[in-house]
Formats: sequence, C-alpha cells, structure tokens
Amino acid sequence: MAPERISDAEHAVMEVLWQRSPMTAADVADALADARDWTLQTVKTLLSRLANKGAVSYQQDGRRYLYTPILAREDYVGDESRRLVDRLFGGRAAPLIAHLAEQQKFTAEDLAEIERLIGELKA
Amino acid sequence: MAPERISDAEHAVMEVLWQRSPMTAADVADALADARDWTLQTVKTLLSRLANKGAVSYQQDGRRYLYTPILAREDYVGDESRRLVDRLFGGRAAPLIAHLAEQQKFTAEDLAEIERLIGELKA
DNA sequence: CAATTCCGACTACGGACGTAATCGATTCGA
DNA sequence: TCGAATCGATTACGTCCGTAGTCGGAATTG
Repeated sequence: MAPERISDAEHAVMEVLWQRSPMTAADVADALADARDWTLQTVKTLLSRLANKGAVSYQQDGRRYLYTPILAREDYVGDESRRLVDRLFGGRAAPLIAHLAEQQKFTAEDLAEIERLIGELKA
Repeated sequence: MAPERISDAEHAVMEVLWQRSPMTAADVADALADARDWTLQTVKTLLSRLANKGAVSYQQDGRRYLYTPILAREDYVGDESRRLVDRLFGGRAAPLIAHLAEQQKFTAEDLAEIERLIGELKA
C-alpha cells in the first residue's frame, strides 16, 4: 500500500500536532487561527482525513477526541525532501545545494553550519 | 496573478520539452513512452493545459503544433525548491542539507562538490 | 426539564488532476 | 475519389482537495 499523500492543508494541521500533542480539534483550530483563515469545521474535516490516512490517531476524551500524530515529522520531511531531489535533481543532492546557493539562500551562519556538517560527514 | 502551479504529470511533459524543443505532441508522447504509460491523447491534454497555464507556447506547423517551453527549467526548479524549504524548513536551507545528510544522500563526490561550492560562496 | 451549545459524522460542491474517448475537419494513401 | 489516419478541440469522469454546511445526539445551562 503506497503511503497516502498528505496535502498542503493537512500538512499545516500536522505541524500543529507535531509541536504539541495530543490536542482537541478546537485547540488545533486555535493554533492555526493566525496562519490560516479556516473555520473549526474545516479543521475537523482535515483531522478526520488525516485519521483516515493513518497520519494521526485519536483517543476519546469525554465526547471529544484527542489527536496525536502517528506519522513522525522526521519521516514526512525526509519523504518530501527525497521526492523533490528525485524529481528535480535526478536523486542527487549536490545540484539542489548548488541551486539554493545561487539564489542566495545561505546566510553566513548557514555556510558555517554546512561546513560543520560536511566536516562531520567526511570524518 | 499567482503563477499557475504545474502538476506532476505536466512536469513530466515539461522535462521532455526542456531537453529538446520545439516538438510535436506525438514526439513528446514518444519521448515519454518509456517513463509513463500514457496514450497520445493524455499527452495532448497535458500539453494543452500547459499552454493554458502559460508554461508552453506553440506555433502552427501545417496542421500540427510545435510546442516550446516558456517557463524556464531554472525558474521552475528554483520555485519548487524554495517552496519546499519554506514549507518544511522555515525558509532556511541548512536544515534541509542536514536532513539530506542524515539520509546518506551524499556520495564522496557530492561532499567534495559541496565543499567546493561553500568555498566559492565564502570567497 | 427545556433550550442552547458543542461534538463527531456525513454530505456538499466547485476546481484541479489523471487519464482518456469522441468529434469535426483535414489530409494522405490506394 | 473515398475511406483511413491524424490533428486539435471538446467533453468525460472518478478522485483529491479546499472549504465548509448540516444533522443527530450528548452535555451544559438556566
């Protein structure tokens, strides 16, 4: 079974749950209020779709549900990153970095950080 | 006007045109035959959607069209990369690199290449 | 207890997407 | 010349997605 893809809107919900969990639908909606102009119903729909996709679980608490992520952020981020690298750079990461570099995506700290990483990897 | 997003299937068509252009729909379909199991009609639909989105142009040649990319691959790749970095890494590229690193996405040559890039950027 | 509120479940609906089939016009081959 | 092949245009259709509205039941409040 191919793992169900998570849409952009669903991802926004996951980010909230990754920061703190478990949470009720109302709490998730609150947390998103600044970023997205969604009604509570919309958030509930997204949560239930995520539950169907197996990305979150829930436990009953009175007559509400408390939602918890099942999918780990690490895994999601890794999958998405790999997808992009595969699709656009033939699976090789160096060209991605070259591209980001050309777009001035790196601050001085970034450069230092990357150097450190490279040093570690070579060791 | 927000630039129209290009879907996965459409992107496969763009890759063909980025390699060689202009091309007829039939030629694009041929070039894709190995990679995707699409009928000619499907390819034509994708081309016409890409034309509507302003990603390709076409010129009549007899009763066929010759398609040419308008959107540059550089731009597309840059946009998609930026989207991912923004969505998953708060707009900072270093964490992306850290992530790719952890997944053993780097060969020895990659590391050398990246070191070279970093060197250049620091200079 | 009755009216209101709140919850999850189900339903909705337009647009994008993947994947074509069909149609009307044209051209090519026999 | 006349049917077959081919072309772009139009239409199709199921699914996912964004974004809710509604419904039936349970809890709360007065």
